[in-house]
Amino acid sequence: MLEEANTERADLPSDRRAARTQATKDEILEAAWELVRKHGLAALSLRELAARVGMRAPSLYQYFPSKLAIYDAMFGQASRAALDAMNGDLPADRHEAMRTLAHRVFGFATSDPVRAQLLFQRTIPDFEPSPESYAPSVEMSARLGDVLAEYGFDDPDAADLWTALVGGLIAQQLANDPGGTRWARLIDRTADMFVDRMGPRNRAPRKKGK
Amino acid sequence: MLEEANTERADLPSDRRAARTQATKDEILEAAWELVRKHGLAALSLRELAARVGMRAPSLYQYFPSKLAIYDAMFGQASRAALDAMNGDLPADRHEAMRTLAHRVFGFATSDPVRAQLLFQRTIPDFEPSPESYAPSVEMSARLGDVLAEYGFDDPDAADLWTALVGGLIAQQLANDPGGTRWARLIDRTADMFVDRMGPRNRAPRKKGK
DNA sequence: GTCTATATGTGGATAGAC
DNA sequence: GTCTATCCACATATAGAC
Repeated sequence: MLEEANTERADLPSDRRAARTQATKDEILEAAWELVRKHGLAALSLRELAARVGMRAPSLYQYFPSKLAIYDAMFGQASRAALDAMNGDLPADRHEAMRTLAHRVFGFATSDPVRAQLLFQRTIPDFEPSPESYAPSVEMSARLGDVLAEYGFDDPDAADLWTALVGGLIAQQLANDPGGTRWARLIDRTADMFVDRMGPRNRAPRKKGK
Repeated sequence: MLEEANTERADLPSDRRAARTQATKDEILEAAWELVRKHGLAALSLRELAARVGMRAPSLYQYFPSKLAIYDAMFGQASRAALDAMNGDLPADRHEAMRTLAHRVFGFATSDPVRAQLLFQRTIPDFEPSPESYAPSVEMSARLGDVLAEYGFDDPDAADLWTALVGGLIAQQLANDPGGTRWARLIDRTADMFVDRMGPRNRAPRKKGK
């Protein structure tokens, strides 16, 4: 009964090994981000990735079971970063709050286009994020719902309209003026437009006729 | 490739050959659309494409110099189709006109997701549309500017805001509810919101404070 | 335990036979 | 104009060296 179980105290070799394995995985992911930023999201090559961390391609399979698993881990990192970027206190004023929120999401997305592409577009064949990697995105949706409710946006379509507005600004900025400010300048006006249309006082004002 | 300008007389063998070549190119492109609709835009395989038109892969190079050239020809077809979809008379009423325009673009984009992906997202590594294939898209932008001016939207940001709004609705619909109507239902409200905010009477009404 | 060597299958692309 | 044969890069899987 005195055999040393491998799953006990800290400082056991197995724990150190796990930590080292995790460190290597992080190093691989960091190199993967550099490569996709350089060559594009779909152009990730395992050979080139392995070379960048001083390995041969097959050795990567000791850390990730497939190329799609690497994309999934990257998705998880991006998803968590998006959630972090969205968090933080918001001004009490409704207009200022939604402006601030829009700027946070816009800034996060445009600061790293390939990360945004991985998160918000489904462009890699056969890739679908695992539930674990997707969880922060789900929490983001819930967070948005909380914020909208807190500021009095009780229209059930408010969240969908908001994501369309902010996502539209981001997509146009990335596609047609990467690195510029052509759509960034429209953030405040768009947020105000949303608040004025969907806010508690001015619910659903439509055109006069009809 | 618009090499149909052989500048000779009609009915010459070279013309008949050119016509037949063009017919084969069209057949290849039609098969390519079927494949990308089936397997995804990035998963187009020349071998499978050739088999679908009764050839071997190398024979495709008699009609297109590369795989990217096939994507480019597809982009040209999609671009022309988008321009056609946008055309047509519009109601005199400003609200109705912008609603109609939004529905046309939205319907075009959501009716064929891979076509929209090829047109509006830059997802294929190293692919950039040629000036010839891109020309209809340029004309579309000009057309939008004409329409906005005609209906009195003289704010220089009106076109950029409009593309962001409509593009945002389309992107969300395709990404999060393909085949559904979750964002389609928001088109009229979004168009009205745009008109009320950017129209001649109500230019740039911002929040009261500040 | 960690990596390399090797093998398989698929991809785009080219050369040359017919 | 289409084919066969081939090349090179790729992801992937397995066996075995250390």
